[in-house]
Amino acid sequence: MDIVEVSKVLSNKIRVNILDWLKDMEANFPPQTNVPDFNNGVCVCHIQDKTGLSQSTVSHYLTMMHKVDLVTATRIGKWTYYKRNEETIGAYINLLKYNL
Amino acid sequence: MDIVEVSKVLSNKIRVNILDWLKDMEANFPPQTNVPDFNNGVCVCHIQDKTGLSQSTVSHYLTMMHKVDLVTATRIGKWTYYKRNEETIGAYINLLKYNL
DNA sequence: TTAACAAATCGAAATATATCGATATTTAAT
DNA sequence: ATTAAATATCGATATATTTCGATTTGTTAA
Repeated sequence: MDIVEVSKVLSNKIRVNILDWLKDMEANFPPQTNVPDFNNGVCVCHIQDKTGLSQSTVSHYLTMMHKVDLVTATRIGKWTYYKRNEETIGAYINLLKYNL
Repeated sequence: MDIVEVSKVLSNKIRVNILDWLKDMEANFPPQTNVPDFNNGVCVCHIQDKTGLSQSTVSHYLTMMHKVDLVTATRIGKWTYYKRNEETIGAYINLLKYNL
């Protein structure tokens, strides 16, 4: 894990917001329709709705968040569900604690 | 303090390096000549030497690090000494812990 | 097997960051 | 006062990021 690469992801308000919204998916997103629960996360379209950005931009954001492993991605049918990867998030904070 | 603004500062390898070098100033910089010790930090010229970047770039980097308070700046005579602001650094890590 | 939908990728334009050399400012020494 | 040194600021160019619409890819349903 690299402080610079993760910081790049975190240096954008919307991406930080997405991480924040994903902390409480039930509260921040409409109920799931194609899967029974939020266990795999939230689909791109719901995240897109909340950001107000274009589909391609949000997909790009989520891809870069996934590349540094801050979120996991699960494809189910036509949908891709994203959720926080608490392990990486915690590891990053720990990295800062000892290396920043 | 703002996650996005601090992350912008941290999304550059040299700036992260500077913070790291300042963790052990005695080990990473030549001995002081115009002040008795490292209590106020390291002067811009020594940091510049270590980065290999231009004076203006390093000054700019240090200014932006100072703007988000990751470092303190102390002018003594012709020199400006920079050092880590552990309070802000700790506060930032704490902020991430509870808000990321 | 086609049509339709969700998501990812591509290509382009706008904006921001990185980086330099030149200039300005501040302070100290002559 | 003048000069010189250290740092800060300015202006410009190169590179990177943001963001979009269009296209492509993967998947399901008709």
